[in-house]
Amino acid sequence: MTQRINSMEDISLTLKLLGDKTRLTIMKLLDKQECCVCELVEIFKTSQPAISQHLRKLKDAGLIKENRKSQWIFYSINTDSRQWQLVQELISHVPSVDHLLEELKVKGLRMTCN
Amino acid sequence: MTQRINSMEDISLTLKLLGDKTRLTIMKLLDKQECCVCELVEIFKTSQPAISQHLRKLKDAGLIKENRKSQWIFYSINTDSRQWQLVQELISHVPSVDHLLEELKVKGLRMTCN
DNA sequence: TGCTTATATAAGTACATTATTATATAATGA
DNA sequence: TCATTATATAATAATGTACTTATATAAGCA
Repeated sequence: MTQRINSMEDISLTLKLLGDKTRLTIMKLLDKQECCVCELVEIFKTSQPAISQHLRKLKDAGLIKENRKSQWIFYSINTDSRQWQLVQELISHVPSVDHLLEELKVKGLRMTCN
Repeated sequence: MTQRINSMEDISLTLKLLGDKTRLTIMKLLDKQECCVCELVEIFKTSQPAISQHLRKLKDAGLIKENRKSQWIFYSINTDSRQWQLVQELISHVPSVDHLLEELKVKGLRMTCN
């Protein structure tokens, strides 16, 4: 695949956004499967507004998209983003987060948001 | 080349550092050739302490190294860094900065730091 | 409709980051 | 040795970021 060149502004914004551990982990998680807000709140053990604010930044930058399913809003990678190729390369360097999804499953909280 | 996996901390620190336009541009410049502080001050049209502080952060993270040549200190990419493969991929997405080095040359300021 | 659950937004606060100004260090050369 | 040039460091001010708490919105259900 040939290299897609974006502007310095777009690239530095993307790197700044993923330079935060929470957001980097969110992108790695979403690379595996879409997640709703309450799943992420559980995984990061932080407040719901904190997660919502991280998601908003990622969405504003076009890196993720949302999809409401009844009362839940699921977030997923926006693979149409001009930054997606770069993001994909980045997160391939990040250690696996499968254990986080596994813990969620064990607790019976995966995909369901009871 | 196989993928080198670093810790979440190391990766997010690297992305945070390169999430700044000045530092991202510095890394792209150094990927072409080593530069001394006064060349970078000229290129970025900012204060010398501002550049020194950016260089220090990059050096503290192990991304660049310094090499004194008489009164000048030249900075270059530390290709021994555990992050080098990641950094190399990142900066391959960044638009060329050749024009910046060319301008410097035209002004007679390249490599010499009169 | 009113209650509950999921999520977003707003306001405020604490902390981090980046630049500036002033000063220190280090090398060179008269 | 003294003056000059290159660079680093310290202190400070301005700005940005990420959290918290409180509140608003929106969907589902009794």
